[in-house]
Amino acid sequence: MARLSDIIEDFLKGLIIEEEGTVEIQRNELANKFNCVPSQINYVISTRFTAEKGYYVESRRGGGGYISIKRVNSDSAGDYLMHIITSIGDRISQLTSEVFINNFLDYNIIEIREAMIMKAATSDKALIGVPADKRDDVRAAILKNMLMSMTVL
Amino acid sequence: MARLSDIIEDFLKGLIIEEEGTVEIQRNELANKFNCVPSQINYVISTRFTAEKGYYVESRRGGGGYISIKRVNSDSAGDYLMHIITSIGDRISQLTSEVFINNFLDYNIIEIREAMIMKAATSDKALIGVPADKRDDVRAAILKNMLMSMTVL
DNA sequence: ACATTTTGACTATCTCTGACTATTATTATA
DNA sequence: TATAATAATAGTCAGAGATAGTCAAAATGT
Repeated sequence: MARLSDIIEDFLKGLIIEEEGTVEIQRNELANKFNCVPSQINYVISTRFTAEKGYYVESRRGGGGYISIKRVNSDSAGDYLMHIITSIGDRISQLTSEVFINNFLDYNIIEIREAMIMKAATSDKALIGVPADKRDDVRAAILKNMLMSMTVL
Repeated sequence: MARLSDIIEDFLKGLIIEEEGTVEIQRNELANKFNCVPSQINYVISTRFTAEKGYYVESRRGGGGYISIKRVNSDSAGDYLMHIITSIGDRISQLTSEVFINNFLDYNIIEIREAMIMKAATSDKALIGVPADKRDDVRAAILKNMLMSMTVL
């Protein structure tokens, strides 16, 4: 466990926990802190903070450049979503659905545009072609499906 | 750390919101305010206020010269969407729907997460509760509804 | 032996700067 | 008044500076 990469990994994960899910660093600065070449930071990120492991990485070069790492699933947001998904029964009304969606917005799990899409997809207007007695069933399925897609990214 | 360009960008966007869609500045004055060379203003404008991002820029040199930036209510995207919406018939298969959604992604009209939500909402999996012979009708209605919601924001 | 980690040379991208150019308005002059 | 000179702006572009990315070789670990 004396590997530098592991140490850097732990350091970043610690920051991510502190910052509640996200961290932004400067590659050179971090390399300097750990006395290694900058490209080692890339190595750590590409081996430890992959999408499969639930991280989303963004970066920018040039003056004021940065690397940001976000923890996407597994934890908080993903767990919360999975919890919600299982708590949604087999049927849901348009109103209840909107309440849920507004909650996701409040919890910063989705963006405003994403919320609008979800509401549009689960509105009675969109489901007009579904027999009224089946509508809430279909709505629940659509909502759950959309939420499931959010647990991945 | 925060790039000057970003700071100037935010400043201008703030003004645009205040002034409800348009702002007029003098290049030298603004450069002076942010302690940079005037050409940096051009840099900010050419990288952040492009037509693709929904802005229309006009300017004039000479005494009393100015640069004006207008938020051109991304009607281009909105128009394109409306056009697509009307071109979608009353029925659409999951595959065709995905092709459309991928196109929106390519045209930068929606984000990757938004695309995922849309695909989830229009998948056969989500519409399992809809009688097979009605499924493509419902899918078309849902897709159109989601797209409509994108035209306003 | 094979896999993983570390390193560094080279590349790519973004930002900032300044010298030079272009355009428009104003003032002076014929 | 028409024209020329001057002042006041904005535009362009290439180079310098500041970061981050890539990839393969060397080192190290198992």
